[in-house]
Amino acid sequence: MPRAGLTAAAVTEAGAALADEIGFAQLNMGLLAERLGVRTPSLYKHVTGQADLLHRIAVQTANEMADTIRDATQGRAGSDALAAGAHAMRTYVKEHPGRYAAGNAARPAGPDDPLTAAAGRVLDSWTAMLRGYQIGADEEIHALRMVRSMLHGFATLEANGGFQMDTPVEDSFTWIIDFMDHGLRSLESAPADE
Amino acid sequence: MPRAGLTAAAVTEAGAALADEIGFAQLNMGLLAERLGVRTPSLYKHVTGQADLLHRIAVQTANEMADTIRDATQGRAGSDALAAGAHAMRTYVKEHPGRYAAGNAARPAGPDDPLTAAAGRVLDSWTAMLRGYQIGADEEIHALRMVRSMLHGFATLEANGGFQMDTPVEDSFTWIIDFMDHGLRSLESAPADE
DNA sequence: AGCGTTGGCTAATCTGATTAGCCAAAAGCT
DNA sequence: AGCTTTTGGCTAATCAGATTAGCCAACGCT
Repeated sequence: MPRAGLTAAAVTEAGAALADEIGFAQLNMGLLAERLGVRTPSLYKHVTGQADLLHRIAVQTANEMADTIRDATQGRAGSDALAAGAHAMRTYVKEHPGRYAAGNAARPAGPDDPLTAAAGRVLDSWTAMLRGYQIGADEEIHALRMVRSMLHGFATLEANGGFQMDTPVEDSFTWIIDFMDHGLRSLESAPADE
Repeated sequence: MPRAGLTAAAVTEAGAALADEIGFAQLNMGLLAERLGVRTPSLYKHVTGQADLLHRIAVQTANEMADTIRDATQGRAGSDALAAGAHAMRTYVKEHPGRYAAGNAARPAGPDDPLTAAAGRVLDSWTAMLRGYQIGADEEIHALRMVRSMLHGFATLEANGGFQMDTPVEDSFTWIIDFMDHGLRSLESAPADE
């Protein structure tokens, strides 16, 4: 009988896809093995265990997210770039809730951890986007953290069913992007002090 | 030998405290039982299982959070109330990371679920805070979702070690509160359209 | 003191992750 | 093609943690 021909990357991608379908919390080695047409212990030839699997999914997710944001903001600046990047991120999370959750559960182990690099790429994407607003160097990091907090918070609340009122979530998201845009633009024209 | 005298509430509180100490992910029935000086199966006389335990922790957490925010904003309005509420929430999460994580993992089961009521109380606290800004009725829900997204996002990113740069997280938080305040106040004076 | 209820205990069961050890398929060599 | 080494899949165990079954003393009440 021929082998299944798995690789760490294939197991990771299948795990991410399965998490998106059934939810991060429901993901387990047995279901993943079944999905890959293989017995559970075989997975251990490619990933060292569940923790490793989640870590790999997290790395892949961070890289996909970074690419998504970069591509969306490519060729745009200021308000346009913010809106495009924000929508791209939200769409990504809505389409890949399982891997996004896995990504949030993982924590980089150190400077050499590929997850550190991948997370850095996401940061770079947002940093590049913010460059379109002329923000003082001392405030740039705050603005970056603000944007990350807002979008991460919105995405997780939405993914967890945190928005119950019947006002369309879509409308709130657009409103929020506008809110951030106005605030960021006012930073350009009127620096806090100088 | 006398009984331990546990109750569902005592088990819940101990579980929340333990989660805060060792981390939500490390919480398990065995450790909790040990902490309570009881054998694992005894816990099942008070909670139906781990899911029930987490759910109860989530309810307690939401209620504590609602109280914390309400108390902090009591007697304040506008910028003051926002700053006080935001800081109170951040402090609460920093002091109770485990139960906050448990709270985020739980999902209300329905309209009668006490978690629904508790979550509603948190919403009410923020809604009351926002009343200090004269925001148009049609925008109030967006502003509420914005504030929730921002604070939830910031708190979870901080709790997960998401802010690496050496700029003090504290400074960014204050900056972000200011950012929200300016934006919210500009809504009062200049409604989007009318 | 007597009686029903309750909360804790031990022993057993179950599920899911992980490890041990075997063996054939794949890959490389001559 | 035949020989050898490496590798990836499998079955059978092992382990950890959650949960259930069933027993019995402690508690609250009369």
